[in-house]
Amino acid sequence: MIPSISSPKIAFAGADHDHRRCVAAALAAATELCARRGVRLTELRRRVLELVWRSHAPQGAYAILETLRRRGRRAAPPTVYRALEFLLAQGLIHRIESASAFVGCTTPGRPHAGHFLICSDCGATAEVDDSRVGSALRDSAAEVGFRVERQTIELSGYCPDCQDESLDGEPSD
Amino acid sequence: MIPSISSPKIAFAGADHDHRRCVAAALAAATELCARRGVRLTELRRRVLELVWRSHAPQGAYAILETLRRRGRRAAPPTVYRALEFLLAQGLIHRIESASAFVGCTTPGRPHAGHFLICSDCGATAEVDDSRVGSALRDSAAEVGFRVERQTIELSGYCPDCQDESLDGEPSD
DNA sequence: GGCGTTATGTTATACTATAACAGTCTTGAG
DNA sequence: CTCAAGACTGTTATAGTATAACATAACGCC
Repeated sequence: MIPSISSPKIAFAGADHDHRRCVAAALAAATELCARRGVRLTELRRRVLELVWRSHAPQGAYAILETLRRRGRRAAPPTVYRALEFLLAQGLIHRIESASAFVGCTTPGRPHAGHFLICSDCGATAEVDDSRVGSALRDSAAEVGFRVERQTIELSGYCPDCQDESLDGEPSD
Repeated sequence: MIPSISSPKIAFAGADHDHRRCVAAALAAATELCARRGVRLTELRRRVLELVWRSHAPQGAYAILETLRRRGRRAAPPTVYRALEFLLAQGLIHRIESASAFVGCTTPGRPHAGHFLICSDCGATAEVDDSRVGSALRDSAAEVGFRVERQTIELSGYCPDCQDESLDGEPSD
């Protein structure tokens, strides 16, 4: 059961992908989901979601705030945090604890408890939902009588792209 | 393979345990470890470690600072953060990302990549090192070509003690 | 004892997040 | 249509977490 190097499951978006598609898909999914749930994806919330999706690297609340302002929107920290709170509640984004930042959810709609692979170099973050991890954790917790409510699983390291680059990466000084 | 309820592995300290023993053991282990490594467990660092171990619930940096000051030590935030940084580097404590707080390491000395069970009620935190979890994560990451450097795994929920109490816990309003 | 290194003190400030209250917009009942 | 209730956003202030930068003190080696 050695994972073959030639079977790269979808996870990291790759340096070349058309990111506008990611954003468009995320916004479409969010629109549809909010309509179905009868909650309001307001202009502000939509713009914040769009800014979270600006890249696959987690975005800080104040970076989002900064951009909103530059684009002419009156905004203060609560403006952003409230929108983020809504998006979190709807499962449209996730908070990356180890970075105090937020990243778009790649599979909104269905309940999931996945984990994150975060590249220390380029910041790209992949959301993975591997049942083995979940069940290993559940078993482990059950054995000591712990009832799990919420999980935070964040692995830092290097994505495929940045492992390649690290060959000629840091020049020795 | 259903884990029996009657086989509680050591994990949570239990409401009744003699906590002074925990602290004494942790300080002794730290002293020994630092001596072996030729690094200095100074008075300040020792006191900060002791305060992290004040309870099995993660302690915030500013709570530690507060206590240091009340006990007559001149201290400012960097005082505490530098000590914490040292203790982290030596593997004597861990940072709980989801709480922005620090907890003593129960098995310092050997390299380990465990995970944490954190009670949302009493705050008690157990450090667990389950090879199934580690290997599940490693496999999962390897399949997408990700090289893991550091892992943050924090499960929030209810410890055995607080599950019992929750029967008469929150009164319905 | 002098000297380089490591540790701590001190001041200021950056970054992250929320409380509290005011004003505005939306929506549905009548 | 109008108005009232609730939802959303604006605004100000402040709490909580963390680090930069520089000064001073302690340690350990020669």
